[in-house]
Amino acid sequence: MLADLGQRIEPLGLTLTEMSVLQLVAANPQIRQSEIGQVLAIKRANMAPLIAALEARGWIHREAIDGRSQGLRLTPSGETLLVDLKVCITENERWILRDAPKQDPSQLIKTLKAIWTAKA
Amino acid sequence: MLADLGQRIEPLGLTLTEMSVLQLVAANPQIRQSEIGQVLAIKRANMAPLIAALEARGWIHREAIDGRSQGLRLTPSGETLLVDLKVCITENERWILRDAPKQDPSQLIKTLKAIWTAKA
DNA sequence: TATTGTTATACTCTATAACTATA
DNA sequence: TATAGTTATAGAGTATAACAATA
Repeated sequence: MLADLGQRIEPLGLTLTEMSVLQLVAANPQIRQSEIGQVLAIKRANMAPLIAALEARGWIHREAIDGRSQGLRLTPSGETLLVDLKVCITENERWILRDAPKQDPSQLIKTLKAIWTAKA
Repeated sequence: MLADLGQRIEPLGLTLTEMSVLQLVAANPQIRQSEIGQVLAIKRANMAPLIAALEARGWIHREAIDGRSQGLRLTPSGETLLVDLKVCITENERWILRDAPKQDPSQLIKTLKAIWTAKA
């Protein structure tokens, strides 16, 4: 499933990890790098170049929270990208469900979300 | 889900990739490295050290098919390992289903298998 | 000429440790 | 003293290319 999604977002110029970061920033404006790292299980040391790359491409920008923390937000360009991203995700879900037993196509997503929520 | 399974099989001394290879060898005695690589999307060049490591630990052995091909089989030690492996997999499935909606715990596995079969 | 397996090696991803600056 | 972020770097995992031996 993730391999398919990875291929779909490749033309947008980002990886699955970067996609997750952007979604997290979109859903949590002013989030800090360290918080993203905790949620996505990415080490602080690896967040630095990751965020720098997203900033260099103009998708996010930083605002100082205090002297040592910086809050992240999507730029307008980042918001636009997120729309395209959601199209890819929707197509990916359709592709997944295409071969699921007919009875209730959305049951799978509901079940997976329930499991994910319980574990996280 | 895979992260949990990875932790469960770690005490057995193998990785998820090695687990997949062993299962494939168990289900297809006399299989060739190149065939495993095709199924699991592992490059030939990376199969060499992978198989060598499994052989060094006494879990598989090679039999010449012809001058350039070698068929793989589990050793008795490998068969024993596979039993322990299946216990881990069963525990992993139980762990996954524990937080699935009650209605039909096995529906998820059936659905995922149907999807997997259709894609592969 | 195509295939099986191997080696060498580069690239990416992730992990650890040490550092600066700030709370 | 603890935390946010950075840098340097080592270790996996995975990629390409070139090779030998055989079909």
